Amino acid sequence: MEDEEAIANLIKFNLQHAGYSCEVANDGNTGADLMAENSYDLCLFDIMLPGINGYELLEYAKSLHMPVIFLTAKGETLDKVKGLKMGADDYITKPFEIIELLARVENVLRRFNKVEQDIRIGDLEINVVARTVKKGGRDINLTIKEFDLLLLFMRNPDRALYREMIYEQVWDSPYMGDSRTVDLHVQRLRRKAGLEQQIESVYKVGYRFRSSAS
Amino acid sequence: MEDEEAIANLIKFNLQHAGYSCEVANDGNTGADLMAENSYDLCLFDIMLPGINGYELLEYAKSLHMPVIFLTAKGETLDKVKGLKMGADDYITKPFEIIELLARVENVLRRFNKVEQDIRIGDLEINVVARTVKKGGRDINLTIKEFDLLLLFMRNPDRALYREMIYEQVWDSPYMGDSRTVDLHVQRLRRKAGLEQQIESVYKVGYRFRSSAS
DNA sequence: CAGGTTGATGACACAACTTTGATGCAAATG
DNA sequence: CATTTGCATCAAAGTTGTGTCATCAACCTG
Repeated sequence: MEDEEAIANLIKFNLQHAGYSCEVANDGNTGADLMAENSYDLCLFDIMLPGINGYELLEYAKSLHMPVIFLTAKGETLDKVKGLKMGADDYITKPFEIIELLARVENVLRRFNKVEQDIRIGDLEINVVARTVKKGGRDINLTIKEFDLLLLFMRNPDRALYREMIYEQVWDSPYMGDSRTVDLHVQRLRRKAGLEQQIESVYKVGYRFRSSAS
Repeated sequence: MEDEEAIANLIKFNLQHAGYSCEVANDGNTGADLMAENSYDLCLFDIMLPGINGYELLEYAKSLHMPVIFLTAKGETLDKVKGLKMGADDYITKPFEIIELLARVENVLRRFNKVEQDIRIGDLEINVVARTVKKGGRDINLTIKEFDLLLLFMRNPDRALYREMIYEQVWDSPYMGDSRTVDLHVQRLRRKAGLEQQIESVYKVGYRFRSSAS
């Protein structure tokens, strides 16, 4: 949640590329609504915000037990002190480098045990930061799309995932009706990773990743 | 050790997040006690201090061979001169930016050889202070950029590093879309250091340094 | 309930496109 | 002046989505 929309989108872009999923609110009220409806692993606030101000949001987030990083303009020492006193878990001074943002995000997530470096399901292991996949110890080389797709499946095992949802998550753009794209990639993923059994198709819905043999 | 408690905590917070461990004393006596009981890599003093004043603390710290950075209000030139004459290793003028503080802390620590010196991964060894690289005992001569790049890789083994991030970190300026610069340097590094296997390219993402053979 | 109909998914080849590797060269650096 | 650095260019390799046809699942109908 950011006053400058462009910066917010830049942040979103980078967080997504680092493997996080992420939503943006452009004012405090929307932000509060999102927090009420979702359970986030981490919130990023700009202190200077239209509508509800950053401090109030911070308090709200803390009441929901969500870790918070806030953004502050250069030099505003008082803001930093106030924010930290109110329970923020870190802050970032604008302008910042992407790498710093990612490092701090990761740091806070680690402190709160919300890091998923690896996910393992059966003999399948996916490493989010290294972007590697192993099956039974053997490396499997996936393309970006295949990797993102597998990550989505492994984060949502034993759930029927709608094509629409898959497309929007992996391609990060709205699903335009018919397209064989998702199917094709599922197919390639199945073959490359030997998941013909584990990734089941759900007729007229999409696909389901089974965590154990059926 | 700081007169303003809030600022002291801010400093503590930032030092801890930069990976240092750190304790705060809110007056000179407590400070002296802490020094007597512990062996610190570095002390930060405010010159204006309740109880024992900053100069006395400085003298004490020097007698214990601890490096010292002191904090001084803006414009107090005499303080600075006096502090430096008494053996302080650096000073910072309030108000200051955290990043400046961190830079100076790191600088002083480096001068006193209290920073990470080597990183070894497999038969590859990089010495941060000497800026030398050895592979299997043999010296390898790298240019500045190549060295910084390798350092980045060795500090982040088994991680997919995005081009953007690499560029920002090594060139210390924002990444402007397409540019083959990173690729070119990776290429040269691979060749010079024989890292064709260890530095993998991650298509559409960047590069990954593997700590062990796959 | 058999058999046909319809729409959805699997398989695969292909072509457009993007990304990376390699190399020579010119500009910057010191 | 020697070295380092980055750009331009081309070649090579990897990727992605479309199109086509085969196959399959559900549903309808008699």
